[in-house]
Amino acid sequence: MATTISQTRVSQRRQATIEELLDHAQAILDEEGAGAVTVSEVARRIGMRPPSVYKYFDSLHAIYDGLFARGQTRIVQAIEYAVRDREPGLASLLAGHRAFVEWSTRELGLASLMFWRPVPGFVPSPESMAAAQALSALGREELRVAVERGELAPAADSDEAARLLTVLVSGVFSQQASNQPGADFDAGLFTSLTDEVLAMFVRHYRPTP
Amino acid sequence: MATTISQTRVSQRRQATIEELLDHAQAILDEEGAGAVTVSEVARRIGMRPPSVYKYFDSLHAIYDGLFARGQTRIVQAIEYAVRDREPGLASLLAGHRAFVEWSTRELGLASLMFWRPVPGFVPSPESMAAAQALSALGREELRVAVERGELAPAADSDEAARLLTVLVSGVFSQQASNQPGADFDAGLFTSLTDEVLAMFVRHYRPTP
DNA sequence: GTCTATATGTTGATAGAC
DNA sequence: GTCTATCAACATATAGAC
Repeated sequence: MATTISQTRVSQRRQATIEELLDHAQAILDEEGAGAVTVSEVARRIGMRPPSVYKYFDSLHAIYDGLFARGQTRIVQAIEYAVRDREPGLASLLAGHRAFVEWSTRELGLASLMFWRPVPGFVPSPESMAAAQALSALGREELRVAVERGELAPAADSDEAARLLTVLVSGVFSQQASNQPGADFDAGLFTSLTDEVLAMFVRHYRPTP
Repeated sequence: MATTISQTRVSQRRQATIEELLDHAQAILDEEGAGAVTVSEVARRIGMRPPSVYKYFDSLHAIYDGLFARGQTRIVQAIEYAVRDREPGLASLLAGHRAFVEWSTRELGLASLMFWRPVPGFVPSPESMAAAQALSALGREELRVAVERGELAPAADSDEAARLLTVLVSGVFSQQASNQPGADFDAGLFTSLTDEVLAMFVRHYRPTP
């Protein structure tokens, strides 16, 4: 029994170290881009020797995967928070996608790792991808509800419409990130188009009265 | 005089070698991503020793810049070709932006270098960026003409509308490139939305009769 | 212009002492 | 879990012979 408690403590400590390593990896990602994240640099920042890092991550790719998973978790949280007291359907759909752009603008490093492919050869693990799919399923479900409630035309209850929405929000993110990376959501030349872009989508799928 | 002719021949040969080196660099970019382009690998492929490459490019960054400039030149050519026998205004605007997506989908390597920022520390030179600005000026001008011809509402003659268009096409490109990189334009889950997205834009700026 | 040779630095990853 | 030591590989870049 004492062993179990002790193991729990150890594993909590271990998890905390993992998160701290990811904090440093994310800082590098933000400051110098994905290509600058290396085992050595992460070790340097946390004050370990490189071999020690391998006790926590099997490889450099595992660190990327940890960052990818962290991004997925966080953006889902951001969206859930934004949607928390909205009606299901169109209101949630718009609030959620707006939150998507807001979060991505704030977390440029993680977002670029998730929505671009800046690291040659890095493919997220199936576990990390599962969260990504859950996210898109969420948007898909809100489309269904919005149509059910008569807020959007029937054609909006489709995978195509869902893809169209991701095109819009990732387009805003991409242009903002590559042309004016410093700006925040309200001041950004492209992020400030978010509501207009979403309005375009709504008009495109306006229900016939 | 003989000297001048000889120098011209030499400089032509030199330019040909530069293009050949860029061909190999682009092949690496396409096959393994931007991070895999190195002076050594380019040298290996063309059959030179690495130091010889420095006679043609001052640094690795200069090779990236050459690729960036090549991409700008080629996409402008692709767009001009697509627009060659269209009426100025809306028809050209749509054909041009469609060509933008088609070219980017075909040239994933160059496009990702131009529209994402995959190389830490690499910033295109002012000369290379000039071509990029010329490209956006071209789209801006077509918007002006389209409004002049009454094909779009006056609000479309604005920098905001121009940015909105870039958001749309770069969104299509980004989603296609990161989620289904192999597919070609017609089969792509996202590129096949190009016309629909452009139709959304036209509807958004439909002139009042 | 191309080469050999070299300086100098980096990386990812492993073996094994403590 | 952390370290030292080390590997093998690779990189950018320069000096100088031919």
